[in-house]
Amino acid sequence: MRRSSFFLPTLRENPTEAQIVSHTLMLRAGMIRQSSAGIYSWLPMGHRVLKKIEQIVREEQDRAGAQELLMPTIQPGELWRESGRYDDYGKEMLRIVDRHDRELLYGPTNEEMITEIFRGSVRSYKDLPLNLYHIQWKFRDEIRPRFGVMRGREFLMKDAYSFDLDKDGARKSYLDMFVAYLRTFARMGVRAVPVRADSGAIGGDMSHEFHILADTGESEVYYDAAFDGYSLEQMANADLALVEELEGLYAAADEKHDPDNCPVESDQLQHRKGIEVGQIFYFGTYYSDPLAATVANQDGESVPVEMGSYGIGVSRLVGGLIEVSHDDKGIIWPDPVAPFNVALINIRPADDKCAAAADDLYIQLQNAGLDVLYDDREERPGVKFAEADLIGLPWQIIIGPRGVENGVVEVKRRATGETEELTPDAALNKVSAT
RNA sequence: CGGGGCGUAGCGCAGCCUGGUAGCGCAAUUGCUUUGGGAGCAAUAGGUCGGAGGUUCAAAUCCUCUCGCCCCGACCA
Repeated sequence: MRRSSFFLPTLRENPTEAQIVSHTLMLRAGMIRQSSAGIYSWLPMGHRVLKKIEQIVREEQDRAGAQELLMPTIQPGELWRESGRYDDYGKEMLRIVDRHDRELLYGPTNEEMITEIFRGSVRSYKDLPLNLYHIQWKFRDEIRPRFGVMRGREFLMKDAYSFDLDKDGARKSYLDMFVAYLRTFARMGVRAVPVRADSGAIGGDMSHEFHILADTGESEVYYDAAFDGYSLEQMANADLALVEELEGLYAAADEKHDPDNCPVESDQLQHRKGIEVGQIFYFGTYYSDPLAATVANQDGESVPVEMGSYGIGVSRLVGGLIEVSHDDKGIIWPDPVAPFNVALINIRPADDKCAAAADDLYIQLQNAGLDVLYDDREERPGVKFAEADLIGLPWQIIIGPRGVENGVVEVKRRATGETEELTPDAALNKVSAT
Protein backbone atom coordinates (compact mmCIF):
# COMPACT_ATOMS: atom_id res chain seq x y z
CA MET A 1 0.00 0.00 0.00
CA ARG A 2 1.34 3.37 -0.98
CA ARG A 3 1.14 5.87 1.82
CA SER A 4 0.17 8.57 -0.65
CA SER A 5 -3.13 6.84 -1.33
CA PHE A 6 -3.73 5.14 2.02
CA PHE A 7 -6.46 6.68 4.15
CA LEU A 8 -4.47 7.38 7.29
CA PRO A 9 -5.53 10.58 9.03
CA THR A 10 -2.84 10.90 11.71
CA LEU A 11 -2.82 13.66 14.29
CA ARG A 12 0.22 15.56 15.43
CA GLU A 13 -1.32 16.70 18.68
CA ASN A 14 -3.05 14.78 21.44
CA PRO A 15 -6.84 14.93 21.31
CA THR A 16 -8.16 16.17 24.65
CA GLU A 17 -10.83 13.52 25.06
CA ALA A 18 -8.28 10.74 25.33
CA GLN A 19 -7.06 10.07 28.84
CA ILE A 20 -5.01 6.93 28.47
CA VAL A 21 -2.17 6.20 26.14
CA SER A 22 -3.83 3.54 24.01
CA HIS A 23 -6.77 5.81 23.27
CA THR A 24 -4.52 8.74 22.44
CA LEU A 25 -2.32 6.64 20.20
CA MET A 26 -5.22 4.99 18.41
CA LEU A 27 -6.66 8.40 17.58
CA ARG A 28 -3.29 9.87 16.61
CA ALA A 29 -2.34 6.85 14.52
CA GLY A 30 -5.55 7.18 12.53
CA MET A 31 -6.95 3.84 13.68
CA ILE A 32 -10.33 4.88 15.01
CA ARG A 33 -12.70 7.75 15.00
CA GLN A 34 -15.31 8.32 17.65
CA SER A 35 -18.91 8.38 16.54
CA SER A 36 -20.57 8.92 19.93
CA ALA A 37 -19.72 8.00 23.51
CA GLY A 38 -18.23 4.52 23.49
CA ILE A 39 -18.94 3.94 19.79
CA TYR A 40 -16.19 4.03 17.19
CA SER A 41 -15.57 3.71 13.51
CA TRP A 42 -12.54 1.61 12.66
CA LEU A 43 -10.46 3.32 10.00
CA PRO A 44 -8.30 1.22 7.67
CA MET A 45 -5.27 1.10 9.98
CA GLY A 46 -7.33 0.09 13.01
CA HIS A 47 -9.44 -2.29 11.00
CA ARG A 48 -6.34 -4.16 9.89
CA VAL A 49 -5.27 -4.74 13.48
CA LEU A 50 -8.77 -5.77 14.49
CA LYS A 51 -8.81 -8.35 11.70
CA LYS A 52 -5.39 -9.70 12.67
CA ILE A 53 -6.45 -10.22 16.26
CA GLU A 54 -9.75 -11.70 15.17
CA GLN A 55 -7.94 -14.18 12.95
CA ILE A 56 -5.63 -15.40 15.72
CA VAL A 57 -8.66 -15.87 17.96
CA ARG A 58 -10.44 -17.73 15.18
CA GLU A 59 -7.52 -20.06 14.47
CA GLU A 60 -7.20 -21.07 18.10
CA GLN A 61 -10.95 -21.58 18.50
CA ASP A 62 -10.99 -23.78 15.42
CA ARG A 63 -7.95 -25.65 16.66
CA ALA A 64 -9.76 -26.35 19.93
CA GLY A 65 -12.62 -27.88 18.00
CA ALA A 66 -15.09 -25.01 18.27
CA GLN A 67 -17.14 -24.28 15.16
CA GLU A 68 -17.76 -20.79 13.88
CA LEU A 69 -21.20 -19.50 13.08
CA LEU A 70 -22.67 -16.01 13.07
CA MET A 71 -25.64 -14.95 15.11
CA PRO A 72 -27.47 -11.63 14.62
CA THR A 73 -26.81 -8.48 16.58
CA ILE A 74 -30.55 -7.92 17.01
CA GLN A 75 -32.40 -10.45 19.13
CA PRO A 76 -36.06 -10.97 20.02
CA GLY A 77 -37.02 -9.79 23.51
CA GLU A 78 -39.28 -12.79 23.94
CA LEU A 79 -36.31 -15.15 24.09
CA TRP A 80 -34.87 -13.16 26.96
CA ARG A 81 -38.16 -13.29 28.78
CA GLU A 82 -37.88 -17.06 28.69
CA SER A 83 -34.55 -17.06 30.48
CA GLY A 84 -35.77 -14.37 32.86
CA ARG A 85 -33.02 -11.96 31.86
CA TYR A 86 -35.17 -9.51 29.89
CA ASP A 87 -36.08 -7.69 33.07
CA ASP A 88 -32.98 -8.63 35.07
CA TYR A 89 -30.43 -7.23 32.66
CA GLY A 90 -31.49 -3.66 33.33
CA LYS A 91 -30.58 -0.52 31.47
CA GLU A 92 -27.35 -1.92 30.16
CA MET A 93 -29.34 -3.73 27.53
CA LEU A 94 -30.35 -1.58 24.60
CA ARG A 95 -33.98 -2.23 23.81
CA ILE A 96 -35.56 -1.49 20.47
CA VAL A 97 -39.15 -1.55 19.26
CA ASP A 98 -39.80 -2.32 15.61
CA ARG A 99 -42.64 -1.05 13.40
CA HIS A 100 -44.92 -3.85 14.56
CA ASP A 101 -44.30 -2.91 18.20
CA ARG A 102 -42.27 -6.07 18.72
CA GLU A 103 -39.64 -5.92 21.44
CA LEU A 104 -36.12 -6.36 20.16
CA LEU A 105 -32.72 -5.82 21.70
CA TYR A 106 -29.18 -5.27 20.54
CA GLY A 107 -27.46 -8.33 21.95
CA PRO A 108 -25.11 -7.79 24.90
CA THR A 109 -24.30 -11.52 24.83
CA ASN A 110 -25.73 -14.63 23.21
CA GLU A 111 -26.48 -17.38 25.74
CA GLU A 112 -30.20 -17.32 25.02
CA MET A 113 -29.80 -17.23 21.29
CA ILE A 114 -27.29 -20.07 21.11
CA THR A 115 -29.39 -22.15 23.48
CA GLU A 116 -32.39 -21.57 21.25
CA ILE A 117 -30.39 -22.75 18.25
CA PHE A 118 -29.16 -25.77 20.16
CA ARG A 119 -32.53 -26.89 21.49
CA GLY A 120 -34.06 -26.62 18.05
CA SER A 121 -31.67 -29.13 16.54
CA VAL A 122 -29.91 -31.31 19.07
CA ARG A 123 -31.80 -34.21 20.61
CA SER A 124 -29.22 -36.81 21.54
CA TYR A 125 -26.14 -37.14 23.70
CA LYS A 126 -24.51 -38.61 20.60
CA ASP A 127 -24.28 -35.10 19.13
CA LEU A 128 -22.22 -33.94 22.12
CA PRO A 129 -19.84 -32.45 22.93
CA LEU A 130 -20.49 -29.35 20.86
CA ASN A 131 -18.84 -25.97 20.96
CA LEU A 132 -20.12 -23.10 18.82
CA TYR A 133 -18.71 -19.61 18.62
CA HIS A 134 -19.05 -16.40 16.74
CA ILE A 135 -17.19 -13.12 16.51
CA GLN A 136 -19.81 -10.44 16.51
CA TRP A 137 -20.48 -6.89 17.65
CA LYS A 138 -22.13 -6.55 21.01
CA PHE A 139 -23.77 -3.58 22.66
CA ARG A 140 -23.86 -2.82 26.35
CA ASP A 141 -25.19 0.56 27.29
CA GLU A 142 -22.48 1.26 29.83
CA ILE A 143 -23.19 3.98 32.36
CA ARG A 144 -19.86 5.58 31.61
CA PRO A 145 -17.93 4.46 28.58
CA ARG A 146 -14.25 5.42 28.76
CA PHE A 147 -10.72 4.55 27.74
CA GLY A 148 -11.56 4.43 24.04
CA VAL A 149 -12.15 0.94 22.73
CA MET A 150 -11.23 -0.60 26.08
CA ARG A 151 -14.60 0.23 27.55
CA GLY A 152 -16.82 1.07 24.65
CA ARG A 153 -20.54 0.50 24.47
CA GLU A 154 -20.26 -1.26 21.14
CA PHE A 155 -17.48 -3.81 21.06
CA LEU A 156 -16.36 -6.84 19.09
CA MET A 157 -16.36 -10.03 21.09
CA LYS A 158 -15.66 -13.65 20.41
CA ASP A 159 -18.10 -15.71 22.39
CA ALA A 160 -18.11 -19.50 22.42
CA TYR A 161 -20.67 -21.80 24.02
CA SER A 162 -20.07 -25.40 24.96
CA PHE A 163 -22.67 -28.14 25.34
CA ASP A 164 -21.98 -31.37 27.18
CA LEU A 165 -23.95 -34.27 28.57
CA ASP A 166 -22.48 -34.16 32.05
CA LYS A 167 -20.28 -32.20 34.35
CA ASP A 168 -17.13 -34.15 33.50
CA GLY A 169 -17.64 -33.42 29.84
CA ALA A 170 -18.26 -29.77 30.61
CA ARG A 171 -15.04 -29.60 32.58
CA LYS A 172 -13.16 -31.03 29.62
CA SER A 173 -14.71 -28.39 27.35
CA TYR A 174 -13.77 -25.73 29.88
CA LEU A 175 -10.16 -26.88 30.01
CA ASP A 176 -9.94 -27.08 26.23
CA MET A 177 -10.94 -23.42 26.07
CA PHE A 178 -8.47 -22.65 28.84
CA VAL A 179 -5.74 -24.08 26.63
CA ALA A 180 -7.00 -22.13 23.62
CA TYR A 181 -6.97 -18.90 25.61
CA LEU A 182 -3.40 -19.33 26.82
CA ARG A 183 -2.31 -19.96 23.26
CA THR A 184 -4.38 -17.12 21.80
CA PHE A 185 -2.97 -14.37 23.99
CA ALA A 186 0.59 -15.66 23.84
CA ARG A 187 0.39 -15.73 20.05
CA MET A 188 -0.40 -12.03 20.12
CA GLY A 189 2.88 -11.45 21.89
CA VAL A 190 1.50 -10.60 25.33
CA ARG A 191 1.32 -12.31 28.67
CA ALA A 192 -2.18 -12.90 29.97
CA VAL A 193 -2.55 -14.24 33.49
CA PRO A 194 -5.48 -16.57 34.17
CA VAL A 195 -7.04 -15.83 37.54
CA ARG A 196 -9.91 -17.41 39.43
CA ALA A 197 -12.94 -15.22 39.14
CA ASP A 198 -16.47 -14.78 40.32
CA SER A 199 -18.94 -15.94 37.78
CA GLY A 200 -21.10 -12.92 38.56
CA ALA A 201 -24.75 -12.58 37.64
CA ILE A 202 -24.36 -15.20 34.94
CA GLY A 203 -24.21 -17.99 37.51
CA GLY A 204 -22.06 -21.09 37.70
CA ASP A 205 -19.18 -22.20 39.86
CA MET A 206 -16.09 -22.41 37.66
CA SER A 207 -14.66 -19.31 36.05
CA HIS A 208 -11.34 -17.74 35.10
CA GLU A 209 -10.52 -14.29 33.84
CA PHE A 210 -7.51 -13.61 31.64
CA HIS A 211 -5.68 -10.39 32.35
CA ILE A 212 -3.03 -8.50 30.46
CA LEU A 213 -0.84 -6.86 33.09
CA ALA A 214 -0.73 -3.10 32.72
CA ASP A 215 -0.68 -0.23 35.17
CA THR A 216 -3.66 1.34 33.42
CA GLY A 217 -5.76 -1.77 33.94
CA GLU A 218 -9.09 -1.39 35.70
CA SER A 219 -8.87 -4.68 37.57
CA GLU A 220 -6.58 -5.86 40.31
CA VAL A 221 -5.11 -9.33 40.25
CA TYR A 222 -3.06 -11.36 42.67
CA TYR A 223 -0.94 -14.27 41.58
CA ASP A 224 1.93 -16.53 42.49
CA ALA A 225 5.15 -15.08 41.07
CA ALA A 226 5.86 -18.52 39.64
CA PHE A 227 3.60 -17.51 36.75
CA ASP A 228 6.23 -15.10 35.57
CA GLY A 229 8.55 -18.05 35.06
CA TYR A 230 6.51 -19.30 32.14
CA SER A 231 7.64 -18.01 28.78
CA LEU A 232 5.45 -16.77 25.97
CA GLU A 233 6.63 -19.75 23.93
CA GLN A 234 5.38 -22.15 26.59
CA MET A 235 2.04 -20.37 26.69
CA ALA A 236 1.73 -20.29 22.91
CA ASN A 237 2.19 -24.05 22.88
CA ALA A 238 -0.02 -24.74 25.85
CA ASP A 239 -1.74 -28.08 26.34
CA LEU A 240 -3.89 -29.69 29.03
CA ALA A 241 -0.85 -30.60 31.09
CA LEU A 242 0.24 -26.98 31.25
CA VAL A 243 -3.25 -25.86 32.22
CA GLU A 244 -3.26 -28.34 35.11
CA GLU A 245 0.09 -26.98 36.21
CA LEU A 246 -1.10 -23.39 36.06
CA GLU A 247 -4.37 -24.20 37.79
CA GLY A 248 -2.30 -25.43 40.71
CA LEU A 249 -0.78 -21.99 41.14
CA TYR A 250 -2.59 -19.36 43.12
CA ALA A 251 -4.10 -16.54 41.07
CA ALA A 252 -7.21 -14.59 41.88
CA ALA A 253 -9.16 -11.56 40.83
CA ASP A 254 -9.61 -8.87 43.45
CA GLU A 255 -13.06 -10.04 44.55
CA LYS A 256 -11.80 -13.61 45.00
CA HIS A 257 -8.64 -12.71 46.84
CA ASP A 258 -8.62 -12.98 50.62
CA PRO A 259 -5.39 -11.47 51.97
CA ASP A 260 -5.92 -13.15 55.35
CA ASN A 261 -6.30 -16.56 53.85
CA CYS A 262 -3.87 -16.68 50.96
CA PRO A 263 -1.76 -19.79 50.37
CA VAL A 264 1.09 -17.80 48.83
CA GLU A 265 3.77 -16.15 50.95
CA SER A 266 3.54 -12.37 50.68
CA ASP A 267 6.99 -12.03 49.11
CA GLN A 268 5.98 -14.55 46.47
CA LEU A 269 2.61 -12.89 45.78
CA GLN A 270 2.34 -10.49 42.86
CA HIS A 271 -0.24 -7.74 43.05
CA ARG A 272 -0.76 -6.07 39.71
CA LYS A 273 -3.33 -4.17 37.69
CA GLY A 274 -4.81 -5.99 34.78
CA ILE A 275 -6.90 -5.48 31.69
CA GLU A 276 -9.45 -8.24 31.43
CA VAL A 277 -9.36 -9.53 27.89
CA GLY A 278 -11.15 -12.82 28.34
CA GLN A 279 -13.28 -14.83 30.69
CA ILE A 280 -14.42 -18.42 30.70
CA PHE A 281 -17.40 -19.82 32.60
CA TYR A 282 -18.93 -23.10 33.42
CA PHE A 283 -22.54 -22.52 34.39
CA GLY A 284 -24.17 -25.93 34.12
CA THR A 285 -27.87 -25.81 33.43
CA TYR A 286 -28.39 -22.16 34.28
CA TYR A 287 -29.84 -21.48 30.83
CA SER A 288 -30.69 -24.95 29.62
CA ASP A 289 -33.15 -25.39 32.50
CA PRO A 290 -35.36 -22.37 31.89
CA LEU A 291 -35.00 -22.64 28.13
CA ALA A 292 -35.65 -26.40 28.17
CA ALA A 293 -32.54 -27.32 26.20
CA THR A 294 -32.42 -31.05 26.82
CA VAL A 295 -30.90 -34.11 25.21
CA ALA A 296 -31.68 -37.79 25.56
CA ASN A 297 -28.99 -39.61 27.55
CA GLN A 298 -27.93 -43.24 27.19
CA ASP A 299 -31.02 -44.33 29.11
CA GLY A 300 -33.35 -42.34 26.91
CA GLU A 301 -34.07 -39.82 29.63
CA SER A 302 -34.29 -36.12 28.81
CA VAL A 303 -31.64 -34.17 30.72
CA PRO A 304 -30.75 -30.47 30.55
CA VAL A 305 -27.49 -29.90 28.73
CA GLU A 306 -24.39 -28.76 30.65
CA MET A 307 -23.12 -25.45 29.31
CA GLY A 308 -20.21 -23.06 29.49
CA SER A 309 -19.43 -19.78 27.79
CA TYR A 310 -16.12 -18.28 26.77
CA GLY A 311 -15.53 -14.66 25.80
CA ILE A 312 -12.63 -12.72 24.36
CA GLY A 313 -12.83 -8.95 23.96
CA VAL A 314 -11.43 -8.60 20.46
CA SER A 315 -11.78 -4.82 20.15
CA ARG A 316 -10.62 -4.31 23.74
CA LEU A 317 -7.48 -6.28 22.91
CA VAL A 318 -6.46 -3.67 20.35
CA GLY A 319 -6.28 -1.08 23.12
CA GLY A 320 -4.87 -3.56 25.62
CA LEU A 321 -1.98 -4.51 23.35
CA ILE A 322 -1.06 -0.86 22.90
CA GLU A 323 -1.17 -0.29 26.65
CA VAL A 324 1.57 -2.86 27.12
CA SER A 325 3.50 -2.11 23.95
CA HIS A 326 4.34 1.51 23.24
CA ASP A 327 6.94 4.16 24.00
CA ASP A 328 6.97 7.94 24.05
CA LYS A 329 7.09 8.02 20.24
CA GLY A 330 4.12 5.79 19.58
CA ILE A 331 2.84 2.29 19.21
CA ILE A 332 5.09 -0.76 19.02
CA TRP A 333 3.08 -3.52 17.38
CA PRO A 334 3.98 -7.09 18.22
CA ASP A 335 4.76 -8.84 14.93
CA PRO A 336 1.71 -11.13 14.87
CA VAL A 337 -0.87 -8.33 15.04
CA ALA A 338 0.92 -5.54 13.17
CA PRO A 339 -1.26 -3.89 10.50
CA PHE A 340 1.67 -4.02 8.08
CA ASN A 341 4.95 -5.89 8.41
CA VAL A 342 7.14 -3.07 7.29
CA ALA A 343 7.21 0.67 6.64
CA LEU A 344 9.24 1.38 3.53
CA ILE A 345 10.32 4.99 3.69
CA ASN A 346 11.70 6.80 0.68
CA ILE A 347 13.11 9.97 2.14
CA ARG A 348 13.82 11.58 -1.25
CA PRO A 349 11.10 10.62 -3.71
CA ALA A 350 12.09 13.45 -6.02
CA ASP A 351 15.46 11.79 -6.56
CA ASP A 352 15.20 9.37 -9.49
CA LYS A 353 17.71 6.91 -8.06
CA CYS A 354 15.97 6.81 -4.70
CA ALA A 355 12.58 6.43 -6.35
CA ALA A 356 13.83 3.57 -8.54
CA ALA A 357 15.45 1.78 -5.61
CA ALA A 358 12.39 2.22 -3.41
CA ASP A 359 9.92 1.16 -6.09
CA ASP A 360 12.02 -1.91 -6.77
CA LEU A 361 12.27 -2.95 -3.13
CA TYR A 362 8.56 -2.28 -2.67
CA ILE A 363 7.77 -4.83 -5.34
CA GLN A 364 10.25 -7.35 -3.97
CA LEU A 365 8.87 -7.10 -0.45
CA GLN A 366 5.37 -7.60 -1.74
CA ASN A 367 6.45 -10.56 -3.81
CA ALA A 368 7.90 -12.05 -0.64
CA GLY A 369 4.39 -11.95 0.81
CA LEU A 370 4.92 -9.00 3.13
CA ASP A 371 2.41 -6.26 3.87
CA VAL A 372 4.21 -3.03 3.11
CA LEU A 373 3.25 0.55 3.80
CA TYR A 374 5.36 2.45 1.28
CA ASP A 375 5.84 6.10 2.17
CA ASP A 376 6.33 7.63 -1.25
CA ARG A 377 5.12 11.09 -0.31
CA GLU A 378 6.89 14.37 -0.96
CA GLU A 379 7.44 15.14 2.70
CA ARG A 380 10.34 16.06 4.85
CA PRO A 381 12.18 13.05 6.28
CA GLY A 382 11.44 14.04 9.87
CA VAL A 383 7.73 13.98 9.23
CA LYS A 384 7.96 10.48 7.80
CA PHE A 385 10.16 9.15 10.58
CA ALA A 386 7.90 10.57 13.26
CA GLU A 387 4.84 9.06 11.65
CA ALA A 388 6.53 5.71 11.20
CA ASP A 389 7.38 5.62 14.90
CA LEU A 390 3.83 6.68 15.78
CA ILE A 391 2.10 3.94 13.81
CA GLY A 392 4.63 1.43 15.11
CA LEU A 393 5.13 -1.11 12.35
CA PRO A 394 7.68 -3.74 13.40
CA TRP A 395 10.23 -2.80 10.73
CA GLN A 396 11.25 0.38 8.98
CA ILE A 397 13.31 0.30 5.83
CA ILE A 398 14.72 3.68 4.98
CA ILE A 399 15.94 4.54 1.50
CA GLY A 400 17.88 7.75 0.98
CA PRO A 401 20.49 9.19 -1.36
CA ARG A 402 23.42 8.34 0.90
CA GLY A 403 22.50 4.69 1.04
CA VAL A 404 21.59 4.43 -2.61
CA GLU A 405 25.09 5.61 -3.53
CA ASN A 406 26.51 2.66 -1.59
CA GLY A 407 23.85 0.18 -2.56
CA VAL A 408 22.47 -0.15 0.96
CA VAL A 409 19.29 0.64 2.84
CA GLU A 410 18.74 1.26 6.52
CA VAL A 411 16.77 -1.35 8.43
CA LYS A 412 15.32 -0.36 11.77
CA ARG A 413 13.55 -2.53 14.30
CA ARG A 414 10.82 -0.39 15.88
CA ALA A 415 10.82 -2.18 19.22
CA THR A 416 14.51 -1.77 19.95
CA GLY A 417 15.51 1.12 17.73
CA GLU A 418 18.33 -1.12 16.53
CA THR A 419 19.44 -0.02 13.09
CA GLU A 420 21.73 -1.54 10.48
CA GLU A 421 22.72 -0.89 6.90
CA LEU A 422 22.06 -3.79 4.57
CA THR A 423 21.82 -4.44 0.88
CA PRO A 424 18.22 -4.49 -0.33
CA ASP A 425 18.35 -8.28 -0.62
CA ALA A 426 19.68 -8.70 2.90
CA ALA A 427 17.05 -6.29 4.17
CA LEU A 428 14.35 -8.35 2.53
CA ASN A 429 15.68 -11.54 4.13
CA LYS A 430 15.95 -9.89 7.52
CA VAL A 431 12.39 -8.62 7.50
CA SER A 432 10.99 -11.84 6.02
CA ALA A 433 12.50 -13.85 8.85
CA THR A 434 10.01 -12.53 11.43
C1' C B 1 -27.63 8.05 38.13
C1' G B 2 -24.97 11.68 41.62
C1' G B 3 -20.72 15.31 41.49
C1' G B 4 -17.48 18.35 38.33
C1' G B 5 -15.67 20.32 33.60
C1' C B 6 -15.92 21.58 28.44
C1' G B 7 -18.50 22.71 23.45
C1' U B 8 -15.27 28.87 19.01
C1' A B 9 -11.90 26.22 11.47
C1' G B 10 -9.64 19.19 10.57
C1' C B 11 -6.54 19.17 15.57
C1' G B 12 -4.88 22.13 19.95
C1' C B 13 -6.49 26.71 22.00
C1' A B 14 -7.36 32.36 23.06
C1' G B 15 -11.46 35.77 23.14
C1' C B 16 -16.49 35.53 27.40
C1' C B 17 -15.49 38.26 33.60
C1' U B 18 -16.17 44.15 31.56
C1' G B 19 -21.61 42.90 24.81
C1' G B 20 -19.64 46.51 19.44
C1' U B 21 -20.03 41.88 13.97
C1' A B 22 -13.97 36.29 15.41
C1' G B 23 -8.38 35.36 16.31
C1' C B 24 -3.58 32.33 17.24
C1' G B 25 -0.47 27.73 16.49
C1' C B 26 -0.46 23.23 13.80
C1' A B 27 -2.77 20.79 9.58
C1' A B 28 -4.72 22.07 4.32
C1' U B 29 -4.04 24.69 -0.81
C1' U B 30 -0.51 27.54 -4.28
C1' G B 31 4.42 29.34 -5.35
C1' C B 32 9.63 29.67 -4.25
C1' U B 33 13.60 27.91 -1.23
C1' U B 34 14.77 23.62 1.51
C1' U B 35 15.43 18.11 2.45
C1' G B 36 19.01 12.00 6.90
C1' G B 37 14.34 13.08 12.74
C1' G B 38 7.61 16.73 13.04
C1' A B 39 11.45 23.09 7.66
C1' G B 40 11.52 28.74 6.02
C1' C B 41 9.22 32.79 3.39
C1' A B 42 4.94 34.57 0.89
C1' A B 43 0.00 34.11 -0.47
C1' U B 44 -4.85 31.52 -0.19
C1' A B 45 -8.92 28.96 1.67
C1' G B 46 -11.72 27.34 5.82
C1' G B 47 -16.14 29.03 11.41
C1' U B 48 -24.42 30.95 10.94
C1' C B 49 -18.82 30.52 17.97
C1' G B 50 -23.21 22.86 19.67
C1' G B 51 -28.76 24.03 19.24
C1' A B 52 -33.33 26.82 20.62
C1' G B 53 -35.46 30.84 23.04
C1' G B 54 -34.83 35.48 25.70
C1' U B 55 -32.55 40.49 27.19
C1' U B 56 -30.37 44.51 24.12
C1' C B 57 -29.75 49.41 19.11
C1' A B 58 -26.13 45.33 19.13
C1' A B 59 -24.76 38.56 21.84
C1' A B 60 -19.23 33.89 20.95
C1' U B 61 -19.72 37.15 25.36
C1' C B 62 -25.48 38.21 29.69
C1' C B 63 -30.12 34.97 31.11
C1' U B 64 -33.21 30.36 30.45
C1' C B 65 -33.83 25.73 28.37
C1' U B 66 -31.74 21.83 25.62
C1' C B 67 -28.22 18.45 23.13
C1' G B 68 -23.36 16.47 23.00
C1' C B 69 -18.57 15.16 24.86
C1' C B 70 -14.90 14.47 28.86
C1' C B 71 -13.44 13.52 34.07
C1' C B 72 -14.54 11.36 39.38
C1' G B 73 -17.84 7.64 41.82
C1' A B 74 -21.15 3.28 41.93
C1' C B 75 -21.63 -0.86 37.50
C1' C B 76 -19.38 -3.81 33.51
C1' A B 77 -16.11 -8.12 27.98
